[in-house]
Amino acid sequence: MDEVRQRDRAGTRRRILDAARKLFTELGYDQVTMRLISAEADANVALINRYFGSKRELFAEVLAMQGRFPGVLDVPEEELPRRLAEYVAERLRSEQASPVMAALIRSASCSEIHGLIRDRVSSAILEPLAARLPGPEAIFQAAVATALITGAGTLSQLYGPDAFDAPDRETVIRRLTAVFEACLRA
Amino acid sequence: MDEVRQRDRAGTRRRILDAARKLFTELGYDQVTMRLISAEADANVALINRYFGSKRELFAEVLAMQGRFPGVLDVPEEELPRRLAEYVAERLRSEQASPVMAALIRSASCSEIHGLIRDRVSSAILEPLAARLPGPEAIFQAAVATALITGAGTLSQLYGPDAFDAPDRETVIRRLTAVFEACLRA
DNA sequence: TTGACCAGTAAACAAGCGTCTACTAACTTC
DNA sequence: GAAGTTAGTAGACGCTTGTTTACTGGTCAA
Repeated sequence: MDEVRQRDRAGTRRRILDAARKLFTELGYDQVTMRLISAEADANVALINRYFGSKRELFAEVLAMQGRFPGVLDVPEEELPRRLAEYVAERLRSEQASPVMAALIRSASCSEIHGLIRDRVSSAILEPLAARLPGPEAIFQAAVATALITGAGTLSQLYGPDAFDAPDRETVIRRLTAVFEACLRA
Repeated sequence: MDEVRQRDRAGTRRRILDAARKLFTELGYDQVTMRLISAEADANVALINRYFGSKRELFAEVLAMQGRFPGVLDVPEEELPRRLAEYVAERLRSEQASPVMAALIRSASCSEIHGLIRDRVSSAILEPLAARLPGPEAIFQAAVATALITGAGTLSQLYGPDAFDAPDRETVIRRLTAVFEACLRA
């Protein structure tokens, strides 16, 4: 009993970061407590502030380590609507499809990190998507698509997986593709 | 000094309810504290629990007093997409277009009221909208439209009014109408 | 006028939060 | 092997939260 713990600065830091990423993704910023993170990471609470400064800075680092809307936008232009549709369909089907956006959606109500969230949404989705669209309404079109994506996340969280007695997957994707085409069409 | 307050049970109750509705709408469930409500209502904190039981029950009563997606769905079927588009356009333009959904969107992350929110979204938007659509995919189509509506609310809250250098209002509504048509089309 | 009732009040309650300080003990360096 | 550095720990700090208790004092029927 009373095992002596190894001293491993880098490892402990990473455990904390991983635990924070997992919990923020599942629960959102203000539902996650420092003690919850420390328990999940099996590390002392004080170490979180020692290594990351504050809860807010830890959250910022979690955001920074996320890829930017991973891979979804990296397809030829004509496949973009279907690619987005597949992404949203996946988010509607499984409760926890993509950790990238989940933390953002569930944390938007907390004014403490309002700026962090906004910057992240801009740089991860809104701007790269708008950059791929021609014409002066690109930003607005990208915003509509982003609204659909985040809204799907919200509904998915609210109702759980497979809540809408969805038809087969291909029908779902076909419908969503049509909607995204309407968003992105010049 | 030390004005003696009138005894007015019904009036005080209504002041609290109005203050709660305003604050929940602006800030969301967990950003609103009992003391904030009591200050806004100019009533003692203890009276809130006396009249409503708990914060949660007060929130439930605020939800119950809201009309169900006021008037938006009460148009002929062919005007429905444009009507929804106008609604979303209004939400994107002014930060606080509709108080009905705002509280819901900003409160979805709080598990304490998860059930309340879900029931409210179902009865206020999802089900009445689905009821107006034909075919076996009505629920799913309504869900996509709902996702767009709530997502627009989230983005509006995140970026503030007029954030997307939107074209003129008519163009915005035309684009959104096309998207909703893609959602609702058989 | 008196006494029951009850709207309104102030203060405290326990629990939870993020953060910080004082300390222990394991490594490293000379 | 002694000294210094530092990872890890335990616990308290100050604050905020929703909720509750004990009390004050108007109101109104008898």
